[in-house]
Amino acid sequence: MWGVRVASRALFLPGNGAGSKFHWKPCICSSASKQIFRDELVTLIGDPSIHVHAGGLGDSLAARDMFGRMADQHGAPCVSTLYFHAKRGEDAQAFMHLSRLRRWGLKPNEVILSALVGICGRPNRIDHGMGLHCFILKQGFQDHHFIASSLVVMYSKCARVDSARRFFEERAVYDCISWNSMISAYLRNGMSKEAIDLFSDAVGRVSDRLALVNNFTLSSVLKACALSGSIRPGRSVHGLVVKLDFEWDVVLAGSLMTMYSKHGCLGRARLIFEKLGERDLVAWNAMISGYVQFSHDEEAMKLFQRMQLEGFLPNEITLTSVLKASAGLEDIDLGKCLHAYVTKRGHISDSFAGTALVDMYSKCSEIKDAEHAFMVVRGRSLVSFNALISGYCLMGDHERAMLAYINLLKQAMRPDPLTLTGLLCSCSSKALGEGSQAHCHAIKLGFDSDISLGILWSVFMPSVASQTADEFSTSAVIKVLADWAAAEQGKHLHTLVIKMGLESAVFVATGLVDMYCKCGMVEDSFKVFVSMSLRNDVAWNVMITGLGHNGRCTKSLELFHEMVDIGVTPNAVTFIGVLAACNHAGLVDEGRSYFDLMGSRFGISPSIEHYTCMVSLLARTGRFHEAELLMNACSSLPDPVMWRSFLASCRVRRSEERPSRASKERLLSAPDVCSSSYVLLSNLFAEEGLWPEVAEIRSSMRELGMSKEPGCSWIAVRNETHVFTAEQKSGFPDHMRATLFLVHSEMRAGG
DNA sequence: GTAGGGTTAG
Repeated sequence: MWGVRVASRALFLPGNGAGSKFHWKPCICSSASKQIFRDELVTLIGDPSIHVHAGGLGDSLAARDMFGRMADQHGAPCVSTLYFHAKRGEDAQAFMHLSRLRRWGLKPNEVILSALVGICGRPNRIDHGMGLHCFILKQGFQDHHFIASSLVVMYSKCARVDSARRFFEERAVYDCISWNSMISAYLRNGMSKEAIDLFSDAVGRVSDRLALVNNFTLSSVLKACALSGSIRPGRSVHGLVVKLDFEWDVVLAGSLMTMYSKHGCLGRARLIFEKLGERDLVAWNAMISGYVQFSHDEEAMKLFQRMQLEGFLPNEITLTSVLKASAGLEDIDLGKCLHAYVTKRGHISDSFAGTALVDMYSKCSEIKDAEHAFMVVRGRSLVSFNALISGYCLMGDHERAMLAYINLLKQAMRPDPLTLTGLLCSCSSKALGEGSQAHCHAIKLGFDSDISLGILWSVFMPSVASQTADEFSTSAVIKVLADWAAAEQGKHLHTLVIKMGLESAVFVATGLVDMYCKCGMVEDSFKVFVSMSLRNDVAWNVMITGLGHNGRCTKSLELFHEMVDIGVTPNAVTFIGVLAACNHAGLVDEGRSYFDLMGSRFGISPSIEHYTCMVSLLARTGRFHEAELLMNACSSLPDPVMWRSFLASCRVRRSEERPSRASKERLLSAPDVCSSSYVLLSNLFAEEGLWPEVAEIRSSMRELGMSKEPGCSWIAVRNETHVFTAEQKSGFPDHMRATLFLVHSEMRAGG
């Protein structure tokens, strides 16, 4: 065999020493035998430049690996080879080798068996794993510590927690390591409650805790506590850490920090962090991610800087966290810097960092950059796809969201509720923002609602059948139907909601309240609202706003008082609803007092929306001067929506008093004026007979290439969408024309 | 053979 006489306990492998073809590295040899080996080698190879040094354990493994290969080449199977195949995860070769060994009548020992069991920790290898388990039982190796823990880990990695537990229970003795393996088996499969129960049961029973509990145990249990709904178990494990004198352990400090920060106790986590004598990178990462998870993005960035000042090099995990922080801050410049840094450090294809980049760019509305980051990610996960789809959802790009979804299905991935939520949100016209005009446009062209709703259902219904629809994806669908005012489909969905048992989920119920209001079915909406067992502020806001929009202003204001009386604190959105209701009913004095109440009693400073409501209310009731004062008071920047609303209100009023010319001109000085501002102004001038001004406005519109988008409204009845434009006189189906006639005459009669 | 830190929505 290679002409080398191998002394007992010594093995050789070729090294890569410079200048020597035969640089051999002997291993597992004492320094006394070192000289003998050197002499032997020099004689054998005839190279006096050979370096010989005593190797450590790593070298010994490598030497055994080499020895195995040499033996293999000479036709004799070697048990060591099996070990190395297993260690390298070369499972196919390992099992081939195992059968060869058996033909030679050789048996793997405990160490090799445990390594073999280690490579069966994949669902597709479970059969081999169970075969090994049988062999282990036959050989009576089941109580061997290495083997026992490997089997527990193997079953847990194959998602067979029950098998792991059964094996664990059947063993004659408890040992600390396999007990730890069982705890982490539960954790691996998302069963943190079982992990905690197993721990506390045994700790309660065993008198000598130290025999069973080590630092590994505690850090696993702390991880389970981090995921628990209550902080209580975490606190008592912290007590145990102190009692068993493990406070010096940096890993446990990290586990404690994570446990506290996951429960929002960032101060406690920070205390542990600051008291830590020697911090490592994981500790920094834990603290930074704790802040990021609770949106303390600035604090996270401060720590990120401090860690670098203290000489720590951020890794891909650090970068993932700070990218999330930059997304939260919507700080595109910071995000781009971090992008460059991620690239420089070679983490650009990391699935987590890459996905964080996708998310950051989508949140900063840079969808092209998000797409690019997505393309570069290696091993795109479902989360990567979800981040991209959510990005498209933010942009309202339903088509691309759909393409990404199809792509995901092609990769044989299974969409989760989050995928559906993103996809379904992308159908929503609200997601279109300014582009909601595009949505109206699509409706006017007469293609779309059916197509879009068709897509919507074809995505949603399979998830209902497979029971993967949850409250979030369902509320996303409700939101879309609300935006489309699709009444029939909405009612259908309501029955589905009841069948799925989701009617008490607060997001779903609130969505239903909103949907019925938007479809004009305010009674149905109120019924859902009343049936809600749990109402948060959003639910109240939706109902108050919805009542106002449907002309039920008194009821809306009553509800506001009820909300305050039972102790739910109104917020800025509540007051938009309240003021809108006052505006709708022309209740100018009430509006004024609610506007004042908002600041004086609830400490809410009015936003542009509140001002817009008030201005509109004042103008509609002819109090132009007051309205103009308020407009000038509210902000230095002219807001086009507010000015438009003001001037439109002036038109409604048709009073003798006219808005000042300055007000009109100010409208066009606002940033991002749109065609409707021009049209409004031209109408105002026309009513006053100021024809030169009208002509001037029309010509500047032509110069700017603006054309008037007629506003429209629609309602979906019996799967058919009916579109109306302002002042439309014809094109209605007969039954609608009759109803319209009726409504019209009633309105006349009512003045 | 057993530990701690990361990404997606509402």
